[in-house]
Amino acid sequence: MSKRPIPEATVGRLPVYLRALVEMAEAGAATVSSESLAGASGVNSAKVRKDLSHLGSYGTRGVGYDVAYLIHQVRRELGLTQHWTVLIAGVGNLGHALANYKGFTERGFEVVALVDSDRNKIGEIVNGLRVRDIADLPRIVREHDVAIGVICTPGSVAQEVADDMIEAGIRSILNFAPALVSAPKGVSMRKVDLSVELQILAFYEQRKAALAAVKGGKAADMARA
Amino acid sequence: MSKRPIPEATVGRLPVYLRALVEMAEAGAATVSSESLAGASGVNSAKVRKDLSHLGSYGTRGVGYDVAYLIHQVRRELGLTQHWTVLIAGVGNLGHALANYKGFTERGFEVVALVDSDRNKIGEIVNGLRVRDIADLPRIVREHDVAIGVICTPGSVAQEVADDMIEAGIRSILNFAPALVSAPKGVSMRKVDLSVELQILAFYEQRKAALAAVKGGKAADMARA
DNA sequence: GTGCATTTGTGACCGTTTTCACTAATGCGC
DNA sequence: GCGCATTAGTGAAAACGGTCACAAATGCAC
Repeated sequence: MSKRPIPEATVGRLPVYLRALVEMAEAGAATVSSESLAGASGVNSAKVRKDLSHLGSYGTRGVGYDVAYLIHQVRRELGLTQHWTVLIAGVGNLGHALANYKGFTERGFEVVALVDSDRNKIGEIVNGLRVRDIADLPRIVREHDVAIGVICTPGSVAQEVADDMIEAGIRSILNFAPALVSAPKGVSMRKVDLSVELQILAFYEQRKAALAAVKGGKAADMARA
Repeated sequence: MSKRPIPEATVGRLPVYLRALVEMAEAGAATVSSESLAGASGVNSAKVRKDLSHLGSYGTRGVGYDVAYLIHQVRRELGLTQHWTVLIAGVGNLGHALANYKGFTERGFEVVALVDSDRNKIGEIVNGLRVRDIADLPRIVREHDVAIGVICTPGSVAQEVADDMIEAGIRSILNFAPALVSAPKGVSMRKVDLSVELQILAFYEQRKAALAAVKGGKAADMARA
């Protein structure tokens, strides 16, 4: 399976389609057209069809897609038919929030361990898990067969923590720390920076103000996946 | 100012350059080459030069860019020379974390108000701010001249909250709720979905596993801004 | 002042992503 | 079975973004 490569842009949208599809299934819909799936996902229908065509020909012309079947195919493609174990490093405000985040569990991601380097936090119980010493990472990763590491530490130690994770065998890392983290080939790395998003909004907000000052109120807006 | 449009992709990288530049300035660097800024930002130097060229010709051939001056220009371009007021709707785990997040304040974003619809949360003090009733949004927005709204509610009420924000005059929204939120023209909307990132990681992790099973371990990795 | 090493700024090229427009299925009404 | 409305799938075109490679500018050594 997994013959031809699925475009990166498509991969980024599959989770969005999946959520829309699940909601539709819960609402009792049996089939869905590319048009209505597009509407529920905030994209246009041509994109939906192209994206889904990368998974195979799962639609029926004149009818649409079978919701349940498409959910299954998307989940299979994303690898969500298996259980994923997640470890969170850094139990500050954000780490706390993520440890308690219901959205992860709902989608098949189980937070199995929390680590920190702060003696005051080690031992604390968060969402039923005891915070452990980051020094025990190798053992913890082995114990729980951790697949994905999430970095919620301050930026200053993010690279160090990532190195420890990789050393311990983790091959996928999601970085929330505001710092550049590099990883060797074979390790997947993604970054989410909360303040970057605000700065981008500020840019467009400022531009709107500038345009409004010149013209009569030609507002420029933008949205993304 | 702001003549020709700056590409969206460039706007997304400016905050990254900015952070790297600020770190360099703190380390005492007076000038920086596109090569070293690229290294510190995780991109290649050609991209840095193209990106910066959109702001104007602020470099000196043979020398590089003046760090302090470039910081000023990037901040100006992003609109960070002004103070931005932020309101957070939904004081759950994530809302709590964001209200306490130092990274916002450091970059000129001040959280000036917290709102929720839950009677048990209204009145609670978070990071020195009293949580107020979301019904008072119009008054709160006027009082504090709120520029940016952040949605941290459950997905089910995200659209409703966004509508309230827009009604109250907010024109830039950052949505953390796992739901599609649509907004009229003139309102900027960005979305961050924590679980989407994990799902993307799962996809690549699964593909690595599939490839490793077939070949000898040709791992496919990926990274993004 | 000359020559050289450095580094920006940018035009040209290339790959990816999006959009368009059309064809080919399919189901339904009759 | 026929015709029609609907909708997936897809090649072609356009837009966008990234990379390359080089000319132009600069500072420095001497």
